[in-house]
Amino acid sequence: MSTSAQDPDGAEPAGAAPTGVRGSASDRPSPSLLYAVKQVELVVRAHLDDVLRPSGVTASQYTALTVLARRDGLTSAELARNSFVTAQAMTDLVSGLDRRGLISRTRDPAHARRLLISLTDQGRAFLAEYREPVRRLEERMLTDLTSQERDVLRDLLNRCRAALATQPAQ
Amino acid sequence: MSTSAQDPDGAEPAGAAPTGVRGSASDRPSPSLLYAVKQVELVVRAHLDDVLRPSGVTASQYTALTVLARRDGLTSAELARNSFVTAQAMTDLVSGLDRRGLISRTRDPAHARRLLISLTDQGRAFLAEYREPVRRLEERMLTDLTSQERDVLRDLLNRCRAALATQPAQ
DNA sequence: CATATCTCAGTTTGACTGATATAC
DNA sequence: CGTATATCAGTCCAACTGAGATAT
Repeated sequence: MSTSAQDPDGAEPAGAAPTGVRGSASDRPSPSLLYAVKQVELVVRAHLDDVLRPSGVTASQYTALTVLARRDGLTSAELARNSFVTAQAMTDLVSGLDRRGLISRTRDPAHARRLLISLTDQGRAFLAEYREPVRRLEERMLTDLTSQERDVLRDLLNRCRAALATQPAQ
Repeated sequence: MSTSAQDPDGAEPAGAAPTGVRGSASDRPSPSLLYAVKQVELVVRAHLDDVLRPSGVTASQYTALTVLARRDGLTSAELARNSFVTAQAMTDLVSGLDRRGLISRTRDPAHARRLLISLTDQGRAFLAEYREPVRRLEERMLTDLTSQERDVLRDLLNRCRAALATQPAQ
């Protein structure tokens, strides 16, 4: 889909109780932070899809590539756990990247069952090509945030993720 | 999938440069904030799926219900725009909720073409049933955040969303 | 044997595009 | 007529489950 169709009458107005200034703290069910995160991710993904569409690489595949750019030589199963999808789903995703020549898989010398995934030169070229458009997208998201606020946001998100990653639901 | 399979050797350690303390600011590509948002949303959704699985309601459907709880009488098209999906996709999602009796659709008296969506008593009961488990999930995510930090996070996320919602990509 | 990885096969879900009817 | 809504139909992709081979 395109991101050009925006609802000016959004269901969650940006100005709604941003800093908890309203009266008794339980006026009515406050828009949850789970929802706020989801909304930002939704709009980011829609934009990222727009950016990546001509390439045929999905947002999930692109994300996997950026992870590999930072930590080369992961297995598909490791990538899967990190992305909260099944190993099979990640196998499919990675196969697509392999078919496009963006990654290569080589046997782990120490563990003949493991296939270590690496970016190919083509994969690195792909990331280089999209680094700037993606950086612009991030910059747009952060337009109104100061440098300090960006650091704070990163820190808070990391702490949220860490808290949820520690344990299963109950 | 279950959230119980966690990778202790995550691709993006929570402690990685949280506040930009490292040297020259361009050591190597810093983990993008787009990625940080995505990661939190991924783990939230995995947990939310676990919570909702027994009910047969998907996380997206649940989100639509919570939106309706705050703003009753939206049309499917309005919900779609707000969720960055096509009208057809939202029709499918909403049909599911209708089949389960969680929402009802009535003609807009002023626009015979529009179907206004409302929560049924059953829909409200459903939300009531899951309010507490979902609240616990959010609480777990925010365990390490002070009340002030939670407000800051909400504010920053809202500003990110607002910045991205203003314009299409180019 | 227990565990982990990878992969094949089949299925399902959820989103998409396209087309159509209708209302404003 | 142009725009918006709803919905039917078909397609496609990305995820799932299940089963099995193989390595540690």
